[in-house]
Amino acid sequence: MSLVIYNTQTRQKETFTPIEPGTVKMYCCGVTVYDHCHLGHARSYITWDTARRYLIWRGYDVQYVQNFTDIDDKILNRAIAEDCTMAEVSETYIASYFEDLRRLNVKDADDYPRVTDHIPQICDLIQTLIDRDLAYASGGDVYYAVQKFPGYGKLSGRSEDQMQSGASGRVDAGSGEPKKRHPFDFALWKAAKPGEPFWESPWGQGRPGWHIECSAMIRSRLGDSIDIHGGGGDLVFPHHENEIAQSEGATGKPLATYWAHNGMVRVNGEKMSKSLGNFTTIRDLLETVEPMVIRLFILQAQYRKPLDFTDEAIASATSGWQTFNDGLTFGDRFGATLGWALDASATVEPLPEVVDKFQTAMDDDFNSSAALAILFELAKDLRRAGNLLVHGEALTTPVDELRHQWTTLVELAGVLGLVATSTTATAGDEGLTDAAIEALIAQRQQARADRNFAESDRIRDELKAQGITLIDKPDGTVFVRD
RNA sequence: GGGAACAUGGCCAAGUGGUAAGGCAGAGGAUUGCAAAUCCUUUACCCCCGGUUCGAAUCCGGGUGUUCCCUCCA
Repeated sequence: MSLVIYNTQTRQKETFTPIEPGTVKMYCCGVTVYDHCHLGHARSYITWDTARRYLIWRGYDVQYVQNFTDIDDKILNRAIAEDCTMAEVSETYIASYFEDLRRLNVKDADDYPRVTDHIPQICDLIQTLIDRDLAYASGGDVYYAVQKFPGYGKLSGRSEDQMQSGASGRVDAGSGEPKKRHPFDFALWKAAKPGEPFWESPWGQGRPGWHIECSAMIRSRLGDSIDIHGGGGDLVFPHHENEIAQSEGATGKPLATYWAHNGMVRVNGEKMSKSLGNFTTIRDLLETVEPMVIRLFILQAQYRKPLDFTDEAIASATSGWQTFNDGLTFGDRFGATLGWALDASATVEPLPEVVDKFQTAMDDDFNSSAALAILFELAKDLRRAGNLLVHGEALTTPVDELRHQWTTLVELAGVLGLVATSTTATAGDEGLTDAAIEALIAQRQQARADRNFAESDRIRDELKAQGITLIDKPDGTVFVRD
C-alpha cells in the first residue's frame, strides 16, 4: 500500500514518493499576522497538522515549516491605526495564533520563520533573479518579469493569453503602476514611501513584496526543493504560482513535488473571509464550542471540498464528539473495573485489521472522513459497552476485545489529533458530593414508593440540571455525572 | 469574460466499474410510574439527458446548478 496525494499541479492523485527516502520536507503558508485567526485558518492548519501527524505515524521523518508573514500593508495599516509599530502588531497576533491553534491541538511546527528575519536571504534571491534576467529594478521597486519564466501558470492552469483575455479590463487599466513593464509582473521589492518602515537593500530602502518571503524562507530552511507545499486553495493563484516562478527561476529546480490545497470554509454559501467580514474567529467559537468539536467538524469533511459552517453542523459535530469521546474515555472510566492494568496498556496491540483499514483510508489523499467512519465504529462499540456497564447489564463483547478496541481507538484518533476531553468533573468541584446525591436518590426512592411522582421527578430534574443523570435499574438507582 | 472544481437520503459526508461507509437528526419496539437515560431494529435507485459496457453514483459527451481563483485572503 502506498500513500497517494492529490497534486494541484497535475489535477490528479499521485503516489507519494519523497525526494529523500524516509524524509518529508513540508511547508505550509502561514498567516499574515494582523488579526486573530478565524475558522478558515483553523481548517487549513488542522488539515496540514493532520497530514503531518499521519506522515509521522507512517514512519516518515517529517520536517514541517510554517511561516509568519510579519511585513505587510495590512500590518502596517493596523500599526498606524493603533499608533504602534508593525513589530508590536505582529507579536500580538503571533501570540494569538499560538494560543488559538494550540487549543485545537495543532502541533507546533518544527520552525516558524518570519519575514523580518530573512531580509538578507530575500535580497539574495531577488538579486539572483535579476542576474538571471527574470527580474528588473524600476524606480526603487523590483519586479518579476513574468513573461521571461516559461512555466508561469503551470500550477493554476492558465496561460498568458487566457489571463490576458480574461483580465476584463482590470489589468490594462494599469495606470496605477507605471513602473511595471508588463501588467502581470509582480513586485519582489517595494520602495518605502516616506514615513514607512523600511529595510536597506541594493535597490534602496523598502520592503519585500508579498510572495518572495515564502520562496526565500523555504530555501533557507528546507532547501531548493521540498516534498509537499500546502496552503489554502485561495493561494494557488497568484501566491503559489509566483512562488514557483521565484524559486524555480532562481534555482532551476522544482520547488515542490506535491502542491496540496485545502478547500474553503463557507458561510451561507459564501467563502469565509476577512474582506467579506463573515468570519468567526477561533477564539470566539471556542467560547461556546469545545476544541475537539471543531477538529471533528473539520476532519469529517474531505479537506479539498468546501465546508459549510452552520449552527446545525456544529451541533451535529458536538453530538458526534460526545459519542467519540465516550469511546476515547472508556478505558479511563472502566479499565480499573474490568481489571486492566492501565499502566501496562502499551503492551496491548492495536487491532491489525482496523489499523489496516484506517491506513487504507488515510493513504487515499488523507481521507479523514473515511478514517473517522472506521473509528466511529470502535467508539460506538465502546460507548455501548460503557453504557451497559453503567446500567449493570451484561457485556456483549469480550473484555479483552474491548481493551484492544480501546487501545486502537486512542492510538488512531491521536493520529488525527483527536484526544479525549478530560472527564474531570470530579465530585465536590462546586456540585454535590456523592453522599448528597445518594441522599437525594433515597428521598426520590421514597417518593416513588409513595407514588409521589411529582416529587420524584422534581428531584430527578434538579439533579439533571446539575449535570447528574439518574439511571433506574431493577435493583436500585445509580447516577452518572456528565 | 477567462481558469479550476464540485453536485450522493431530512442535514453533513465517504464511496471513482459489480447490487450505496460513517456522523447528526427521525421512526418503531424494549425497558420504565413516566422519561430527554439505556438497549434492539429501521430510513437513498446517487442533479437532468444521451453514450460506452454483461454491468456505472463511479467512464465519455451535452445540459442545469453551486463554489473557488483571476484584487488582500487559509
